[in-house]
Amino acid sequence: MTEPVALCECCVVHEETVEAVRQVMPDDGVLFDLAELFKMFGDSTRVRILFALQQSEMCVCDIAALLGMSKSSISHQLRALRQTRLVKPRRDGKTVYYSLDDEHVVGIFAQGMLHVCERRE
Amino acid sequence: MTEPVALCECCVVHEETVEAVRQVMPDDGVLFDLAELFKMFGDSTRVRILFALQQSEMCVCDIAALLGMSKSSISHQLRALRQTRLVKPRRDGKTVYYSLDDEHVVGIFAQGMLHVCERRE
DNA sequence: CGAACTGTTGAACAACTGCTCATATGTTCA
DNA sequence: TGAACATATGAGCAGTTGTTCAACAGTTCG
Repeated sequence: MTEPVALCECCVVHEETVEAVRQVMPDDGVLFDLAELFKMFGDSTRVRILFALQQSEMCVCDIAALLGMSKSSISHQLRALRQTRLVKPRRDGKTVYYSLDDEHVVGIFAQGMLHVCERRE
Repeated sequence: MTEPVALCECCVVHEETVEAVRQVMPDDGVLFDLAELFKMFGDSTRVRILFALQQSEMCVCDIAALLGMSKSSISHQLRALRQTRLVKPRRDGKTVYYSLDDEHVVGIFAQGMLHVCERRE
C-alpha cells in the first residue's frame, strides 16, 4: 500500500478537522437524495405549484391558469414532483387533482421564507 | 376592455379555487428568491459543503480534501454560497476560513432529512 | 362508437450548470 | 523584492434542465 488515503492533489491544512468532519458526514447516497429533493424546490415554476397546493387541491388546468403557463409544462413539472413524492394525483372523471403528498413541504418552505425575508429588508 | 384577466389558452375548471389561491400567493419576487435559495441546496457538492460547515469552520483546502475535489471547483461553489449569503469567509493570513452565515441552514436540512429518511426505509 | 375534453408523454432546442484548465490576486516570509 | 502558497476568477465545454410542439391515452356523454 502506498499512502493511507489518497485525498486530492492539494495540501490538507487541517488534517484533524477534515477527519473529524468526515466521521460525521452522512452517506453520499443520503446527501444525493437530499440534493434531489431540494432540486425540486429550486425552480420558480415548481415553487409556485407547491405553494399553490398548500392552499388547495388543484387540477392541471387550474394550475396552468393560475401561473399563466401551458398545461403541458405544468404536467411535466407535476411528474417530477410526483416522482419525488412531493405531490400525489387523484383522478375524478376526466380531471386529475393534485395535492401535497408530504407534510414536510410546509416546513421546508417556512425555513426558506425565514432566510429570504430576512435578506429582503 | 376585453376580458377581465387573460389567464391562458386553457379552460379554467375551478375558477373560484384559482382566484382564492391567487389572492394568497406571495409576490413572484419572493417566490423567485425562494427558488434561488433552494437551488443552492439542489447540488450534492454544495449540500456536502454546507453539511461539513455545520460541523466546523473549514478552509478551501480542507473542503477540497474532504470531498476529493479540486480547490477550484470548491472555490466556485463557495462563491455561489457566499452570494446567497449562506456562508461567510474569514481571512487569516493566506488561508480563508468559511463558515455558515445563516442559522436557517440547519433547519432546512433537518426538514429535508425528514423527507429523505422516510422515503428510504 | 366517436366527438370533446383533460391530462400525459417524447423529441427537439435554447438556456443554464458545474467542472477543468490557465491565469490572476492576495498574503507571508526569507 | 521575489518565491511559495492559498484562494479567486474567467473562458470553454459537456451534461442537464425547462419549455414548446405534436401526438397519444383515458374519461364522459351523446
